[in-house]
Amino acid sequence: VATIYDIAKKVGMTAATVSNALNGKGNLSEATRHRILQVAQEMGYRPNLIARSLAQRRSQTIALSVPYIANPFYGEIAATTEVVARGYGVRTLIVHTNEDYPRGDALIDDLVAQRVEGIIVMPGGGSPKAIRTAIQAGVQVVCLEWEEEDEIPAPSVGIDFLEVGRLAACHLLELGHRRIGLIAHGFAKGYFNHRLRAQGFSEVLRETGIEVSLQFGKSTAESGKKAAYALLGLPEPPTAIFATNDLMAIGALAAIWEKGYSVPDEISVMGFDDIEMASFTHPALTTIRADNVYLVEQSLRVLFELIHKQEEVVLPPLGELTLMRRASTGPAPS
Amino acid sequence: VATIYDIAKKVGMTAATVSNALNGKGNLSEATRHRILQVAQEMGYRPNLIARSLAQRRSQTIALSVPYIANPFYGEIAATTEVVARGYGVRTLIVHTNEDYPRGDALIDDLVAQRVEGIIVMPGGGSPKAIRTAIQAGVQVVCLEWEEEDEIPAPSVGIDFLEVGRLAACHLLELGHRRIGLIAHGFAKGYFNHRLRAQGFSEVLRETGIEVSLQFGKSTAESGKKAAYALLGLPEPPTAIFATNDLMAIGALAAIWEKGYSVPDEISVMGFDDIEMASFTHPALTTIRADNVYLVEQSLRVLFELIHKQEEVVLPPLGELTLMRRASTGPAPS
DNA sequence: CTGAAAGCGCTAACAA
DNA sequence: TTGTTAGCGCTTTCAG
Repeated sequence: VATIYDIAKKVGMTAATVSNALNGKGNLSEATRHRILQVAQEMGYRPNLIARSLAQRRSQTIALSVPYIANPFYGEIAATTEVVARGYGVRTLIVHTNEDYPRGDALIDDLVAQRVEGIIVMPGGGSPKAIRTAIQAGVQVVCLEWEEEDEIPAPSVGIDFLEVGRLAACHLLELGHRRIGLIAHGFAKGYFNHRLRAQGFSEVLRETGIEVSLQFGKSTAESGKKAAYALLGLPEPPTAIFATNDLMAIGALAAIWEKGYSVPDEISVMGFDDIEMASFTHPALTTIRADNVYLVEQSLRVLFELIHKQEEVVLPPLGELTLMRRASTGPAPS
Repeated sequence: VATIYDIAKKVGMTAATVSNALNGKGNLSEATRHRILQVAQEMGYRPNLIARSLAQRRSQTIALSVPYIANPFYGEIAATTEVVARGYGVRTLIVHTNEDYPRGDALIDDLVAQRVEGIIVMPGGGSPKAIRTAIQAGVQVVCLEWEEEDEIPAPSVGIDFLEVGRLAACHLLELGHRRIGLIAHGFAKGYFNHRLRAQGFSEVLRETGIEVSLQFGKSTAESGKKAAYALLGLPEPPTAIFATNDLMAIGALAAIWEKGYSVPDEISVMGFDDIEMASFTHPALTTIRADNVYLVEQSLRVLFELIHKQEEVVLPPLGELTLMRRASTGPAPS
């Protein structure tokens, strides 16, 4: 835990010089620079990033806030965020509310106290109020995949969630399904976009005169399973189920197998997100994929433009959606 | 972005007093304390944690380093670490090498530069060399679930990986299997404990005169699937497969279905970790569960004892293992 | 009950 | 090519 003073003393020079040497700034003779580097090495010098951040008034750090990091959907996003941010020479703090929505406020607050330079917030990763406070405190924020009844509290990059539902509905309709179930995340704070997924889905079906049976879940496989059980217990159980995320769809698959139905011959199932696991269920899960890499890249681009006070930040177009047609959906049984 | 000076000026007092008021230290009159708090509020004061850390020489932060955060196994561990650490009043930095083992060195280095007070390192989250350097730099480290040929570079809490393999072998033996396949993570740096899982497994079987067919994977479902394909292509394909983690086991399930075999009637499959998904595969995956909450709690306890220079830190006993007997394993076909 | 002073480890002009 | 000086925002004795 040597400081630049320690090494300055040792080489008989001043701290400023050492600092310059260490950072490749100023013009020092190759000789002294070399000497300094070597001594630093010998003394096991480690820069103190805390001191540096204070002096520079830049933490070189951004944060990503999500609801729950053990959810692989967010895990995948966290991983790509970290990589892309590193490309910008910046560290990423990964934080989550642990599904405890109100805690998002404290979380965001703490991030501004830590003086992160920007925050990417996903729905459920912080309340609009907390976000507005953060922005007032001078921290840049961009909302990723948000959707709100009111205005979204910061520049936002995302997808068309209504379209997600519509795509799903059309797919099932094309396959001839008429009795259709829907599993959606309960319309709680921070999950408004699930509502839109459900809405797009229902609307398309209603136009065809189909009334969907709705059950609520909580974005986990467990809850999806429970919801599916409820659907299967109906007097006229659905021949197709759409869950507003893959985890719940996977739970639904489990319920269906347990009840002895076969997928997709008797019941079709589809989800949304295309998490890694979706390719490995039995049968492989039909789902809708958003281009998350694109979304992360764009939100980071926007965030950095904001941070560097670009005159005009242009928000990217909505991310594309792809139907990943796999084996869990098939023609409606006759 | 007001500082304590700004608010000191406003209330006509000195920064020290404001600091005390804000932190509930010293003895101020209730009146001024109240006044200060109020003004702070009005000015939208946010403490600067960077400055505080520098002054206190304590970052109040620890880190958890894992190979890949999008892997739900690590996601679950990260989530519980964060919760438990918060109980100690400390923030957790979640970092991963992104499967790029050599990067672990730079990662750990950066953490010491950030002056985290301690690091929990999981296998693949950092090299022994990097860990030793960190310790020399004064950062406490505890290794979680490690296993090495050489000495583990820091106090360690974990489980008996040989026993994992043995348990799996016994389970399959009891079910009458004799042609048995094994999918193990390639014996690369940072994955030595997979080797032990495999070894425990093979040893038990060898004692019974059974030679296992081994295929290597890379801890992903995709790689597990590929490995299983290889196993199934054997002249005498196995009637049971053990994969050294659940993700690979899930990949194996997918391969087996694709090839048209049925589980468990024709082929049994089991894994290790008991990730959330293991309960939702079809059929539900038999696996072995380590008590990760216990392990995380203990490693954090040890870490904090180290940080606070407890005279004698006692390492906890190895974590318990539980066979989670589910539907993916059954009697060997006759 | 409040203030003065020093310092945490580093950076950033500006001089010399 | 190197040194001086000031300061980042906060904490922490120790006085008053």
